[in-house]
Amino acid sequence: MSAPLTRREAKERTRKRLIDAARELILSGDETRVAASTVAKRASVAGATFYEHFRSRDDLLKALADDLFDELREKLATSRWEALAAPSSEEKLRQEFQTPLAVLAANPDLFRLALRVRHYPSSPLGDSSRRFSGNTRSDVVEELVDRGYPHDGPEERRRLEMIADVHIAATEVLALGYLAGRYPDLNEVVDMLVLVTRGTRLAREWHGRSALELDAEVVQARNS
Amino acid sequence: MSAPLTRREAKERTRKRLIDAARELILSGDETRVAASTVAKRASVAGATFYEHFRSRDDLLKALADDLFDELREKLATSRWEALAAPSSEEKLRQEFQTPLAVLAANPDLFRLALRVRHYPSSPLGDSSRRFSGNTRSDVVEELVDRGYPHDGPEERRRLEMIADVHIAATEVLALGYLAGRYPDLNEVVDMLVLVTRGTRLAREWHGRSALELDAEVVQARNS
DNA sequence: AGTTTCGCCGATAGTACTATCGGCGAATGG
DNA sequence: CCATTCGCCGATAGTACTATCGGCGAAACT
Repeated sequence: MSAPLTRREAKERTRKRLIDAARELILSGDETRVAASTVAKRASVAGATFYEHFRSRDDLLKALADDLFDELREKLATSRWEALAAPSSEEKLRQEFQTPLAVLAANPDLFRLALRVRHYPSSPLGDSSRRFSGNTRSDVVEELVDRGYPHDGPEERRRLEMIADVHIAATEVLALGYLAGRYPDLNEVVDMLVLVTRGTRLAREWHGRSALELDAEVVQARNS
Repeated sequence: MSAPLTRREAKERTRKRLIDAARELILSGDETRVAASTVAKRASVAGATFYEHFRSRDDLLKALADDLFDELREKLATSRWEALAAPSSEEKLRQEFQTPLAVLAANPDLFRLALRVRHYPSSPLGDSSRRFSGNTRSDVVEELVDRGYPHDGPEERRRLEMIADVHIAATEVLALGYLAGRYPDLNEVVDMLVLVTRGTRLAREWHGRSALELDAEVVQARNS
């Protein structure tokens, strides 16, 4: 039946069991449910064995968080790749929202974990989560640069970060609404996100002028 | 010195002490630091006394959460009132973002508490927090209706909710960036939020047409 | 084969917290 | 003035969890 296991194999197998158990627990509830003893029980090993693999409870949580958020970031990163394949530049823009939305909608537990933990300074997952957020922002800023947004100097750089933050926040909040059943049509959600870019895109011509001036210009253009 | 206290006075005084202690604890750390014993110690009463005033730890947390979020909502609600006083319609719009931003920036602990707790289903604060979020969305939808956004039928109503969600999320994420020191100029933040409305405002003319069509129209108008 | 290593485990000391109980003493009410 | 109420408290039972220790038995080494 079971081939004789080498020590290395056996140990890695047990470690994986523990991590898998912890993953299930953290995704189905919150971190407070992930106790060393609970994880061990769910992995069908003795409580003491837990500490053969992890120095402490927090040690496991950190390792787990890195795993989970790397996974999510990787999935989200495919959006750029997929968007490049789109025919028109309009479709490309839509795709750049559609894929992240689909990823979040397909991994609600992981998505919610990220949201939950983001603002908990004391959580062992907090660091990992905030690193993830920062990376996501950088990724989106890169997207914007590729789309031709100006990015010279700290001022323009900062504005790009603001735009990225807004795009991410809008995507997340609408994804959440979708998951809650409030916005059942993902196409409509994408439409809305595209509209948001129509606003933030005006920042491209921000050179020293205030938003009010810009706005007046645009309104005039539309009325003409 | 101290006048003789009636029983009622004494009891209310102690209760207030407990709530104040809990408030300090929850705002300076996270809920996990708010234990019945810790609160009692900080309020300088015996552990047993805690249970003379609250049935359980969760009982206190719920009462506290209602207090805190009601307080925050009330502060945010003043924004509409203040915005009405603005001279031009442009200034009015800016004010409608400026005041909430100022409120969030002035109450970072309370703001962060709301963010933290929002996605914790198991937290006793969760319910109260989500009620708060829902109310805030309703408030903003009302604002949009006042500003002339169409609101007949469930479709338009839903779109208003989406816009409100986006405006709130954008405000929150930029306020967070301000608190983190990333966006030190609140005026610039308001400018960006106004730009966002330039995008979402296009949804006013959504009547059955796709965002893509609308967009093409606007781009043409701007280029002409 | 004999010896060492090591992955696992049962038991348990230690910690932190919740919630209750019986009682003390001062305010309350006749 | 006496009996009662009640706000407060010290002590403590009960619960849940972390982390460690000594030891067992099978793999690894020689």
